[in-house]
Amino acid sequence: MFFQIPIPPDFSFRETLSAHGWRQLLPFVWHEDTQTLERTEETPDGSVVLLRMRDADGVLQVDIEGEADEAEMSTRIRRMLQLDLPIADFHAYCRTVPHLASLVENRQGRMLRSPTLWEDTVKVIATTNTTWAQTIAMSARLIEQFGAEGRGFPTPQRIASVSGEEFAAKARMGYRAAYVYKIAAAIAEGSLDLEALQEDSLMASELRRDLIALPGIGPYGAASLMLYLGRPEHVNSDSVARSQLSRELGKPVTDREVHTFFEVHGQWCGLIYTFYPWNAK
DNA sequence: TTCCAGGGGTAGA
DNA sequence: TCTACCCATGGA
Repeated sequence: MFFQIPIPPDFSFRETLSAHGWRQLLPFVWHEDTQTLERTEETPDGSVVLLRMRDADGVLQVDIEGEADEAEMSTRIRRMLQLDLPIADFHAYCRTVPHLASLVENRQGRMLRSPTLWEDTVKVIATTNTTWAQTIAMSARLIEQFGAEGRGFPTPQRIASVSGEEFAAKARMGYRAAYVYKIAAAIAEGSLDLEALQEDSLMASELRRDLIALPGIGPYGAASLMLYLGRPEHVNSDSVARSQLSRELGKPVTDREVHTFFEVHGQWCGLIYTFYPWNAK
C-alpha cells in the first residue's frame, strides 16, 4: 500500500530523525543510502506490517508492506514525526535570539518518537546509567523476546503475561527490568493509563509529577518524555549535556549549572538544549 | 580486577 | 534540597 502525508513547511524529516538516537533503536531502522525510515508495527489483529517512510519533495511518502488500515497507520506516523506539533511559537522565539536563528532555518524543533508513550518510556529507562550500545541491545532483546513475531515492539500485556523473573532473564536490562515490568503490569491490569498523560488538558507540573511517579523515571527521564510530549520546559540534563557545556565553559559542570545555563529560555529550555548550536557562535 | 555508561531509589542530614 | 550509596549489565 502506498499513500502520502502532507508535511508542514516548518517540518524537516532529516532534522526530526537526527534530533536524538531514537532512529537507531529497533523497531526503527534507518537507511542512510535511501534516506528511508523503516519501522515494524503490530496491527490490531496481532500481525505485523513494515512501514517505509521518506521525504519526497515536501510530502511524506509511505509504503506499507502487509495488510493495514491506512488511517490507523497514518495516525501512528503523525505521532512518530510530531507532524501535529505547533512549533511556530518556538521558531518565533528562536528568531529573537541571534545565535538561535539557525534552528529556524534548519526547521528544527521536532523529535522522532515512538507510536506510544509506553514505548518511549521503556526506551528512556533503557538509556539510564548505561552505554548507548547497551540501550540498542536492550531494545533489540525486548523485541526479539517479547515482540509480535519477534519484530514489533512488545505490548505491556505481552510483558505482563510472563513472570517478573522470566522477563528479567530474557530482557537482560539489569535492575531496569523491574521498573519496566512494574509499568507493564500496571498498564495491563488497568491501574495505569500511561497514554492518557499525553492529553493537553494536563498541566505541565502535573505531567511531570505523574512521570516521576513512574518507577525508573526521575528528573532526566521526565524531562525527556516531556520534551517528546511537546512540553520542553525542562532540560533533560544527562552526561552528554554536562560534557558539552563543560567543553563550552572550559570547566566541569554540575547538573544544576546545565539548568542555569538554559533556564533563560524558559518554556523552550529542553528544545534549545536539544538543538543547541554549540559550534556556531 | 576495577571502573563506569545519555540516572534513579532510598536514607540521612 | 543536597549528598552518599547502591543498583544489574557488559565493554574497556
